[in-house]
Amino acid sequence: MLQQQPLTGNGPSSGRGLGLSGHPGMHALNSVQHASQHRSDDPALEGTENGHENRRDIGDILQQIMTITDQSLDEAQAKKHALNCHRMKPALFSVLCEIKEKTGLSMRNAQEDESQDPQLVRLDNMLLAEGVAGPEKGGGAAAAVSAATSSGGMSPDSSLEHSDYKTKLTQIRGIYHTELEKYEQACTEFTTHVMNLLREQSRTRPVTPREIERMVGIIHRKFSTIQTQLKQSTCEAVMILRSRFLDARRKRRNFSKQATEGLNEYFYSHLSNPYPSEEAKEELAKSCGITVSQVSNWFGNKRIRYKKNIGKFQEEANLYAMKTALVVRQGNDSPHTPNSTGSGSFSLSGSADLFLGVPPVNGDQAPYPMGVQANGNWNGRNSPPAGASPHSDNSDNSD
DNA sequence: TGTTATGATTTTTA
DNA sequence: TAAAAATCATAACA
Repeated sequence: MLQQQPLTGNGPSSGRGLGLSGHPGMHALNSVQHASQHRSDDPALEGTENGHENRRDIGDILQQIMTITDQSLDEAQAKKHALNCHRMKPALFSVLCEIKEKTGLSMRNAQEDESQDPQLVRLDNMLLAEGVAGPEKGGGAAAAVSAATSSGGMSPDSSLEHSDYKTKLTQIRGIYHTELEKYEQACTEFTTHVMNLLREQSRTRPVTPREIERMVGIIHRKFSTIQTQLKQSTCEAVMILRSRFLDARRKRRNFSKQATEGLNEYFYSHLSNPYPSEEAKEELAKSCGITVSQVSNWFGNKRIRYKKNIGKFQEEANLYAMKTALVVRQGNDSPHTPNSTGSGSFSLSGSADLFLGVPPVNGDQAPYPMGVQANGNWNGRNSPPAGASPHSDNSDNSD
């Protein structure tokens, strides 16, 4: 993780690298010598008569540095103070700067990846979209609900599931934010600690602000990895919750009695051509409290099932035919609208199809399902016109 | 618990 | 591409 050794002044490895063969420290001795030669005008070096004395001084300093960690804290502090006041300290400091310069080259080569992790961005976006991250306004639940309603079939009792979903999402959100806060606090504390340590060390070794910045970056990246894991887990939890919610939505719920009545009334009153137009479907959907696609599904199912087993539906057809006939008669007798069955607000086309569904008095089965021709098509209908509205009151009335 | 009814989905057809 | 047909999954019921 760290390229540089002396992060902690009290650590066992502190300073030990200096002087080991193969280590830049090997150059240190020469460099100190070199530095001392170049700095002969330095008053601190005045009085050095020859290189032997220099070497003894340098060896002494290095020895002290290497053994500093073997001593007690007080001793170490005292020795640190002594080192700071040592006359050779500026020279050694410049050597350390030189070493740093050399090792810094490799550090510079190691390009720091400042670009944001795409995975983290993805997770952040997901959490934001699900309403876990960002301002609390039930976004996720609202999103799920809107998804549910857009794909059709949001039954009234699904509001119960909705609130359950919302509660669980709030729980996840709570846990997420608590954990995130903990991580952020820990990150801040650790960063502050390390920065203080580096500042302290900067008195005895060269620590540039950029280096501190870099260290802070490293720490943040490490904590960011942990945060990514947290975000990932949260996303998984939300996905599981969401899939459960959506699965619950997929569960088949029978339409309400009113809705089925409304659909049946339309179906049997248009038995010769039970293909509601888009407008009629919308009206039916509105009056029955279901979606247009559900209306389409219902009519698709109804047509095929009616055609397959007309006998089974005769009683039902009879019932609705009589019901609608009654409504129509009432409509003729009174100035009020005939759509007062209470089961829907869509317009009934009249009584044209009403008696198609009424079984023969003697109970004999019709040779083909009523409203359905021998070729399997509906009366007056060879093939459903694509796109265009198949429904027309005129054609119905002509039956 | 088995059967039927029914809403939804998928595949086929014209 | 809408509708037909087949199929699935589950609610409702005996």
